[in-house]
Amino acid sequence: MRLTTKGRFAVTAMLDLALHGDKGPVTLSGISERQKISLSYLEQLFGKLRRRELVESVRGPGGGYHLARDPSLLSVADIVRAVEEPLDSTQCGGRENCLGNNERCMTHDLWAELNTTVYGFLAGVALSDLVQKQRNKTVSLVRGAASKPRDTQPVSA
Amino acid sequence: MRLTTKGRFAVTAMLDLALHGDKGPVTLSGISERQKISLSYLEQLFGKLRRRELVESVRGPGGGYHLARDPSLLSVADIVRAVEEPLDSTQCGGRENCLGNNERCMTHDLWAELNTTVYGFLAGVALSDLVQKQRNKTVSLVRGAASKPRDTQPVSA
DNA sequence: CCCATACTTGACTGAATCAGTCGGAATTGG
DNA sequence: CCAATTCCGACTGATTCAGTCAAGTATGGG
Repeated sequence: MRLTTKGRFAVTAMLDLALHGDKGPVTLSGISERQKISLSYLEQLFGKLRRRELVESVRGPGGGYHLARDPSLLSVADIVRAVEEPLDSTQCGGRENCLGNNERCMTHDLWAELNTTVYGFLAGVALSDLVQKQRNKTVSLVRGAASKPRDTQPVSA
Repeated sequence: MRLTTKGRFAVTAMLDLALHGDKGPVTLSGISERQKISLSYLEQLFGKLRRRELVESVRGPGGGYHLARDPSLLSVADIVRAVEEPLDSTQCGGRENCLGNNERCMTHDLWAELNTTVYGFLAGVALSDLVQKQRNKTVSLVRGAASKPRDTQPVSA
């Protein structure tokens, strides 16, 4: 799973959508202003989000986007996967026999495990968690250096 | 921390180095043949690995590269960080005040936590672990996933 | 001293992705 | 109809990836 600012933008936008979605559809221009993300770029991202059925659109005046499911059923991993390019293993795309022999490129298992680790973390954070955290941000969330992973769901890749 | 095949190549090459380094320096052309990585590309990667002092070079005939430290003190995270571009947070590079206000872009903590998660996993796997796994490749996977981060370098990602 | 071996360095390339733009559609409430 | 809004595709400049090429420099062996 690749990780760039693209996915970050998408999550930020989805969070904005969740925060402001209680009064009908949310326009992209609204998100654009609040989150300082280019409107045209948002259009691109929401095209993907819509095709992956994470959001639904309402056209015409008064239209906009709203979440397709309850935010507790939308994980950050879902969002990132929807917009980000996959980045697989170059050679040996999942199968063994990466080199000429039967070697399966030695580090195969390592990357596979890392992938499930990252995915597990992101899948364990629901959009509703972010909403919650955002709504009561009276206190600084910054705790000590080693932040304690939030207990949302059992990490099961 | 970005993750592409570049880091994968680097780890594979370092593993090859660790596996064949018991009989003097290992040549890049040897690694190139065994691991099917372009020689010129390896030259690039080892330039970085050398500047970050993960490997040492011996010039001239019979020369090549060898590890700069014991493989138990070289984590996968070290290797990946040495060759991969950093990929920071676009706007708000660590500091608050990402948007015009005091908002610090809402998802800030999320990405910070993810980063330490990924880093923790990779820092917990030493090159010697991969060597071990490769030598008797019947043996099982990594022990408790990223439980005990191995202390190679202070975590300052 | 020569020379082949090997590292070292820097410039260069094509492809892909990122981040963003632009123009124009289609849809629909007022 | 009109304005707001989503939709769609093509386009762009910058950056990175993966790899190439062409020079170096160092050095062990003969």
